[in-house]
Amino acid sequence: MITEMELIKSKLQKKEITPTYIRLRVLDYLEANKVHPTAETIYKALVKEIPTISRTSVYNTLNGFLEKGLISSIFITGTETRFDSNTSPHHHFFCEKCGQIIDLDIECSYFKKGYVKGHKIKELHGYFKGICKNCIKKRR
Amino acid sequence: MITEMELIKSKLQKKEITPTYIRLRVLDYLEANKVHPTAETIYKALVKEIPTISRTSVYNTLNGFLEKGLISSIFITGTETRFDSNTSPHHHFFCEKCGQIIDLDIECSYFKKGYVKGHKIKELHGYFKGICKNCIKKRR
DNA sequence: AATATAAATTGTAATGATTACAGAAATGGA
DNA sequence: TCCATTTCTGTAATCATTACAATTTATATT
Ligand SMILES: [Mn+2]
Ligand SMILES: [Mn+2]
Ligand SMILES: [Zn+2]
Ligand SMILES: [Zn+2]
Repeated sequence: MITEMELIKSKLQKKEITPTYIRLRVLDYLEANKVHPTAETIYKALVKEIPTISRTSVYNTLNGFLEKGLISSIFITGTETRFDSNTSPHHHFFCEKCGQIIDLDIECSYFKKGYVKGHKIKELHGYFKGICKNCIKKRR
Repeated sequence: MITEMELIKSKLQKKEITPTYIRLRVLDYLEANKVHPTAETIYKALVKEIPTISRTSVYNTLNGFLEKGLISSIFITGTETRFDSNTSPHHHFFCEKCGQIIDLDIECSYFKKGYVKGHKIKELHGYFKGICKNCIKKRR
């Protein structure tokens, strides 16, 4: 049987990233916490168990992952970048009440075609802002 | 007949914004330059004709306009906010070659319905990244 | 194992867009 | 003209992110 960490390790190796301890832990965090965390959130969580880890390493690691296409990033709140271990193009929903960023499994005909109004599409960046299902329920 | 500036003035008044000279000029700039400029771009352009204008005033003015719903803002390039005098929800195309941000007149069925997967939609934020029509033509 | 070399990590300083804030200037009514 | 209010300016502060040099760790070679 394959352990959790061995799976993470093979994902790094598949993208030709040397699987160092920090890289394993950062990717593991992203896979285990699919809430689109910030670099700071990841740092704060990891520094509890790896007291010597530096913020810079978290940033460097995340940027390395981005370059290799192992993760993706989104900018929604207006202040900080958020990271996502899901690299397949997908939409998000940002709840203005609870601050949650929810993955949306919806499709986009333009993206599927690869072109919009003559422009060649490479990336899709889409999110809706509003009030999430849960917060609607709470408010009545 | 109504002059250009009188039209701008009435747009401010309609949103209950005192039409000061700076506000008139900032809104006029946005209406005349529909290329989604940054605060810095607007400042650099205006300071040529209004040497006493401050960067802070440009920022304050733009933030005031945003609060009143007179303009909208988008975050695409990853570094700076861009401003748009068009407040109706619309998509954008960001060309990775020439850096242009192009308005897209396309529709979104989810936004029209007002809901996605049970979440209430208030705002639409969508852009595609790729190579624009013009840059495709140039490259061959 | 010891050494040399390269890669990874750290800590601090710098960057750059944006905001905070206090003082100066302009505006408008009494 | 005087006073109160709003607007505008200039500078300092903020905060996420990056640059960079120094240190540590890993890898290859003798
Ligand atoms: Mn996601
Ligand atoms: Mn636009
Ligand atoms: Zn919510
Ligand atoms: Zn282009």
